Amino acid sequence: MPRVVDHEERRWEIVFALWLVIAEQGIEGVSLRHVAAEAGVSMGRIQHYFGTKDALVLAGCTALVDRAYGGYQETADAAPRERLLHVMTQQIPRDDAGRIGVSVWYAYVAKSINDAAVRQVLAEARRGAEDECVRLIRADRDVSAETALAQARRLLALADGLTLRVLVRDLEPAEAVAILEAEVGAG
Amino acid sequence: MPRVVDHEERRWEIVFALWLVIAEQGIEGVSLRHVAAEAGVSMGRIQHYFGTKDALVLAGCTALVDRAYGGYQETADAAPRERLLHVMTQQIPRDDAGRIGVSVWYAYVAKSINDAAVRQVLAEARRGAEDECVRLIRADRDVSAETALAQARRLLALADGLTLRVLVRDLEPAEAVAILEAEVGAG
DNA sequence: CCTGTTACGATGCGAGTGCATTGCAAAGCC
DNA sequence: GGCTTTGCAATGCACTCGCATCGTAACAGG
Repeated sequence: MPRVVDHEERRWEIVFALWLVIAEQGIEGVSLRHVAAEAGVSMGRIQHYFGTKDALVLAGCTALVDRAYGGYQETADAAPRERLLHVMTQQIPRDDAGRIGVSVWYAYVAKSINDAAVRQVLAEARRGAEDECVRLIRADRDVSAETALAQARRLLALADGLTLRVLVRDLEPAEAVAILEAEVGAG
Repeated sequence: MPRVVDHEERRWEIVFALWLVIAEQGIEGVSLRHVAAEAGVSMGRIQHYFGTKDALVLAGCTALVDRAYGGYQETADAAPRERLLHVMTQQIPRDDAGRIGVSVWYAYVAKSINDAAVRQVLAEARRGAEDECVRLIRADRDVSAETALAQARRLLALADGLTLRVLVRDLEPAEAVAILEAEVGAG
C-alpha cells in the first residue's frame, strides 16, 4: 500500500490552526477556508481528515480537554495541596499563549450552551476535574466527602470567574492567583 | 408629517426576538432573516431601525445591561446586605426565562473576547457592578476600601462561576444560592 | 384634496459558506 | 515497471449571508 504519513501530526496541525482562528476571530469566524489558510493547507485536506466542519470543531474541543488533562498529569509527583493550587490556577492567562488557550476554552463554553456534543465533552471534563479535586482535598486534610465536594465546587467556580476576569483584563493575573492561594490555603 | 409609530416599542420587539434567537441557536445563529422571522417582521424593518447587523447585536447587548441595572434599582429600599445578595444571585437561572436571559448574557461574554464594542459595554457594566458592591459592603460592615474591593471581586467572580455551572446544569440553583448566602453572610 | 415625509416590504446582488465530486500524484507491493 | 491503494488539491454547486436599492402605503399639515 501507498504513501504513509503521520496522521496524528496532520490532524494536530489542523486543530492548532483551528484554535488560532477561534482565538483571533471567535468561533463565528471559523470556516473551512479560514482554517485551511491558517494551517497553510487546502480545504480538501481538512475534509479528508475530519470530514465535516462540525466534526473538526468538536475534535478541537476534545483536543483542548486532553491537553489540559495531560498538563495535570505532569504534576503527579507534587503534594496534594500544590496539585490543587495548580488545577485552580493553571488556566489563568499569564502570557499571550495562555490567553489564546483560555479564550478558545471560553468560546467552547459558550458554544456548549447550544451544542449537545460540545456540552457533553465539557460536562465530562468538568466532572473529572471535580472528582479529582475532591480526592486532592481529602488527601490534603481530613474532611468528609460532602465537605470536600462543597469546597471543590466553590473553588472551581471561583477559579472560573477569576479566569474570565483576567481574560478580559478586568483583573491582574497576580491578584487572581493570590485570591486562589488564600482560598486553597484556608481550606 | 406622516405615520407616527412608537419607535422604542418597535426596537424592543426586535431586540427581544434577537435574544430568543441567541438563546436557542447561539450567537452564530443570528442572521437578519432569522431575527426577522422570530419577530414576525420583515428584514427591511430591522434595517430601518438598526441599520446594520453589528449595530443590532450591540443594541441587544446594551439592552441586556440596561435591563439588569433596572432590576437592581428596584431593590433600592432594601438593606445593604440584602441588596448585595440580590446582586450576586439575581442572574442564577431558576426557570426557563432566567435561563434564556443568562444564556444570552454568556453569549455576549464570549463575543466580548473578540469584539471591542461589546467588550467595552460589558467592561463598563462590570465596573459599575463592582463599584456598587464595594459601596454595599462598606454600608453593611466597617471595612477599608481595599478590603471591600477584594471581597467584591471575589464574590462577583464566584457568582459568575456558579451561574455558569447552574446554566449548564452541573449545579442546582438552590446550592448555588446557598453557597453565595454563606459567603455574603461570612463577609 | 393635496403634498411631503416617513416607515418599511420586496427584491436583487456579490460574496462567502459547507460539502460532494473529480482527478491526479505519490508510493508500497508484485 | 506496472498496479493498486491512499492522500489530497481543485473545482463545482446549491445555499445563505449582509446590505443597497427601489417602490409604495400610510398619514400629518396645508
